[in-house]
Amino acid sequence: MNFSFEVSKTDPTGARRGLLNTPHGAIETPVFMPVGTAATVKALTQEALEELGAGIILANTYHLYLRPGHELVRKLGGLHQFMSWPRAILTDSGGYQVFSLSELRKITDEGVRFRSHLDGSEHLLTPEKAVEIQLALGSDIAMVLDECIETPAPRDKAEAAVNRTAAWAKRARVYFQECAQRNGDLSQWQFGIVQGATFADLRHESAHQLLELDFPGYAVGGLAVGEPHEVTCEMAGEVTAILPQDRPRYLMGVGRPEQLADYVALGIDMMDCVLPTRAARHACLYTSEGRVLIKNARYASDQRPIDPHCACSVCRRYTRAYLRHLFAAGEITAAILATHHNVHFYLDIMRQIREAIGFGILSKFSSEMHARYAAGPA
RNA sequence: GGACGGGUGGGUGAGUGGCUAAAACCAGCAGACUGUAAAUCUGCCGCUCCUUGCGGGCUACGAAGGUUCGAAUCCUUCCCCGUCCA
Repeated sequence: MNFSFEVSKTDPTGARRGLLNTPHGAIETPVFMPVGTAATVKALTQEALEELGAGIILANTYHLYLRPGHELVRKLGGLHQFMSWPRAILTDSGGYQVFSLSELRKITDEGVRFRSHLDGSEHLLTPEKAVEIQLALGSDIAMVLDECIETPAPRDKAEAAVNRTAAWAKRARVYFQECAQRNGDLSQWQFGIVQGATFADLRHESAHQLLELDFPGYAVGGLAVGEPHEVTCEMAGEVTAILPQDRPRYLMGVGRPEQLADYVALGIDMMDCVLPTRAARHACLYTSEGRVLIKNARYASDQRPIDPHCACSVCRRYTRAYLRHLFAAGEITAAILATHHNVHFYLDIMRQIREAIGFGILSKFSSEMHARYAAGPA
């Protein structure tokens, strides 16, 4: 087996430092995974991602199924080869699109019927189909199809989503293992996803349902979709307390820079979020001193780098005034430079977090981050 | 010299008697963004006053006069700009 996960160190908070081995490289955890939905982290080349030190990125089942199509990707040698990315890839199942494209889909026990946002065509995504697509893509880690709902949500809706997610997880697990037996060794790990909205007992129930299926890793889903940060933490904590120590825990879709350490402190090993890349394209830059909304007039003649304490190639070379100009002019380079910086910033936070765990001082790091972000930019 | 067409808020440009401080877009200013339908979306965008309200006052559709209860809109003169003719 090409996969393994080892926890090497823990922090008094409960944070863990570890190593996730995949067929496409070893990844130090806790890790932040930049999001590359359509087989590209928007505005970054794979060369840039390698330079930034990204060890694993996300891609999306639903989007790649619609375009260019998973069979084409399979034919072209799989997603790694297709996009020329030698490191690890985790594919999300399309479960998030159940939430984000709620007006274009209908859920049944069988699966999710989507009307394509691209051309209006109808597609049925079942738990089995999601497995099949991700096997064709050849990602290192595949997520099961789940039902992600908004928070706050009424209890009966949350309960229904938990049960459907469990039923789908079971089908996905069975189908995945059938494929594994048929094809011999599959170089892919499959993760289950815990749901339960903001109800602690539902979160427990969901976690226990998934544990029966013996996944090599577990995700906490359906959080940071409307509830306050404290509730996100509370729910994540309820789940990590139950999950096995020896398997990676992935908190899906988080978070803000100052929140990352909080999640890690709850025993989370993996996170992903569109925030650094999307905010970058929208002229929001993250720095060690807080957010910089670079389009603001106050930066028009600011000769400083985006972040004076940042070592990224953008901060070493370009000024705030120049970045602001590029955004004002609508130049593509604005998105490229801003994304580069923000991804560097996120990955650097994770380096600092891993280091802090090593020294057993994560909570200090966490409160410093919150203080800086509360203060705002200089 | 003549014939048309036109001059509207920072820009482009709708509006041809009241619902118009004046559409829409751009620019400008500010904000949002958490497993990406997002290089997207939202708010403000004449000046001013306050008891901040679908509030009051003032100024404004080339200029000046006029008609009208009421004018960016109708009339007169003038000034500009464009196209064509001589």
